Amino acid sequence: MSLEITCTRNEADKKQISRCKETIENSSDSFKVISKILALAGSEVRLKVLFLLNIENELCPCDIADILEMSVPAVSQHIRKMKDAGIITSRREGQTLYYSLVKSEDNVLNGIFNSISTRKKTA
Amino acid sequence: MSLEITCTRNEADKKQISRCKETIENSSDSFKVISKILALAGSEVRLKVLFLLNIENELCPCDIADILEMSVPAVSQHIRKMKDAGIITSRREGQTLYYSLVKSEDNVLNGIFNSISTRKKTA
DNA sequence: ATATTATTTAAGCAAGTACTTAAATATACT
DNA sequence: AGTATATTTAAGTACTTGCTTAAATAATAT
Repeated sequence: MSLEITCTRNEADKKQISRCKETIENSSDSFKVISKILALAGSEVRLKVLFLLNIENELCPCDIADILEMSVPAVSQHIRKMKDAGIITSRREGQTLYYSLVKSEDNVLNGIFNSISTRKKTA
Repeated sequence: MSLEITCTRNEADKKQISRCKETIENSSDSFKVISKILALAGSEVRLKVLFLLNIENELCPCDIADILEMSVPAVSQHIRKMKDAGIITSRREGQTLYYSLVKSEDNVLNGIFNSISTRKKTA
């Protein structure tokens, strides 16, 4: 892959391109962090889990498995990804692990939950 | 996979589970639509493209390739996915195709763009 | 100790993703 | 028509994902 300028049309605005490169560079960390969260929320199963945790406050894997009608290991593996990414946490009570959302200021997820609820009304 | 109740602990709240099932069922379409958009935005490359289109209004594939320092076919294939999903459109001007965001009321993406910009300031 | 329940972990596999390179379209220029 | 540029499409391939089933932990109950 060559890293040269591929576009040779005269309208190509060199200034625009370097301005854009800089913009991207400046928020480089945000793109990494946020695309990671979005990739997690971009699975229908995980989006439902996150949405449910937001409403119900906390849920255990086997409740989630019942609600979403899927196997417990499948749920557990989705949960692990979200826990590894730091967007959910757990609390143990006996044999049961209760998972809940990690609240954060910079919360992309809240906007998403909102879109889901809002869409329902207008549909 | 059995679709029975997997959780047998007495604390399991059957009402909570059926309430949750209903909630999910009611927004079933939203989960499909929104998880699709999030999956698209959940790629670092595509998130950058969307963010740039939001700022610059429109860009052509070869400008994007220059900005993100990647090959034109790679960019084109990302663009196709987003176009197929209906979140971006194109306008032709001679040999050049200009892509731009499809503006929508129920815009999940705006919240995301906001998070990216906001994070930068606090970082 | 042994058995039961809740959960995680691991191995295996089918399907999906994201590049690469090469070839196909489409428009413009001469 | 013939060449150059912008873009897409297609084929190939390495990597990732999301399930399944079976086995491993962990806590509780007998």
